[in-house]
Amino acid sequence: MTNCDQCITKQFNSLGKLSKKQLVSISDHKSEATFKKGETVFKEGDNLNGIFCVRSGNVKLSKLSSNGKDQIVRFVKEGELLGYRSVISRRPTGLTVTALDDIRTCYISKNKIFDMLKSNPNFSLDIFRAVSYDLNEANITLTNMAQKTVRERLSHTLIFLEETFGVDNEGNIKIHLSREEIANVIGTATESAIRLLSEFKKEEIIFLKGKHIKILDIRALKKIALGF
Amino acid sequence: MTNCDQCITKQFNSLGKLSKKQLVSISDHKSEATFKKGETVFKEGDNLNGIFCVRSGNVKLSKLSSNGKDQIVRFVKEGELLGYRSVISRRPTGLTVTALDDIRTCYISKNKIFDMLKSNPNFSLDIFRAVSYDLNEANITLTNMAQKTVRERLSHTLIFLEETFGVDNEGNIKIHLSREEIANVIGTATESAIRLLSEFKKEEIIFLKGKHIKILDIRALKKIALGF
DNA sequence: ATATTTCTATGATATTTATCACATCTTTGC
DNA sequence: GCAAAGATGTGATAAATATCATAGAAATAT
Repeated sequence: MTNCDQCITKQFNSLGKLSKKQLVSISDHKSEATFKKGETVFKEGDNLNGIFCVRSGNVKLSKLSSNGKDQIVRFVKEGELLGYRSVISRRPTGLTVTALDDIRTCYISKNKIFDMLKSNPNFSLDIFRAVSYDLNEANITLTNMAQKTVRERLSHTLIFLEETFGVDNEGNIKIHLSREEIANVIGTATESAIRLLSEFKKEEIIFLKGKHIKILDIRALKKIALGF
Repeated sequence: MTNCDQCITKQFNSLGKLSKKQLVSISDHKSEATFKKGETVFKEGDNLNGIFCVRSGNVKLSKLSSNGKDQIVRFVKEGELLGYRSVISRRPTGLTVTALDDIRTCYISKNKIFDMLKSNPNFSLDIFRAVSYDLNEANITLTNMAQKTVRERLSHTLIFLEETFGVDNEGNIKIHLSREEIANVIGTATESAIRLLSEFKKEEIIFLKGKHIKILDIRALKKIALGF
């Protein structure tokens, strides 16, 4: 059984605000779970009894629209927490979490979280900040969705993916999404996403081979994303 | 000077979780401010030193897009708080708040808020729930923006406005937005919003006279909003 | 190894939405 | 009351995007 006190991922989330003693207490009560690529961690509408800490791998958070299409709302990577909004506000989750690769998670029960919230104001404040941060990001994304064209949103998304997940030693963005998933991030038809990616390739703004994407001309992308 | 303890609006926000003693303490330290229709309460990027409680009137929360257009992200009405996200997470606000009619507000300083957060867990939890609620709503709106057509979003918005602000004794929605503001809610060109409203009028789905809007066929609107 | 399914790509076309241009109606200030 | 400014309405057209159809490429199963 791994020990939260020694887990490096805690520095990326609110658990880092806990005392050594509190971390040990959590370690003793947590459980671990792995999910294979494509598996669902939890589903929109679920009532959660604890939060997940992503120890390795990446996940997508999505919402089903009334037209039957998934909208990918955001990504969460290694080191971040999942489900705290739902657990603390005692409401069903609004988002479905799906593994983008094989992932390892730790699961901390509701009771433990409420213990920590009561006894550690720094932890409470940090969790509050996390939700606030998410809200601000959601408002930015909402505005982009409402005001930008699909082409602008695709540019923005490619830049975001590179910044968020980094690049491998060949310069390819270190996350592999299907064309459909890319379409579900920017909110367009899969064919439109494919077509625009092909255009970017033809214009030598990106390199494209299967799911490997490499940004060749970041300045051009940034210009497009801003609407020029 | 008004007294928070006797203010009916507190039942609509987290201040309702405070004790009588705490409310009196807030009353003694708050200030009051009024804003005329169209005036700005605070602006995107401002560092806030306190939160506002809307005592009467309605406001819009908006965000400037890189194309120069405002996106209206949400509305806040009488009885709700403004700026708590920014104050508690000690970050600049992400949204601009503008009065939609002549409004009265109370202003409570940062220090008082932090005192209450420290001493009253019910208040902290309720504030957390408020941000969580906003986040969930933002995710829903984001998904609608990404997945629905302008026509669908307009239908959805009209239903939302009626549910949120109610109707007067003639059945008109009790908020008066310009066509440009309606366009800025749904994220489209002003002309497109005008055109679609005219179509709904012609189809006898709504009654339309200047800024007075009355929903005539709610079933039809709901059908359109869902994409049928 | 091959069959089957899923994913990616692209053309043709329809639909939606934005843009520009201009007319009319309303409000506001004097 | 009237002029000016701003808001609303509508047509014509262009641009963006969705949809449908189909084919080839890649992944997966047996």
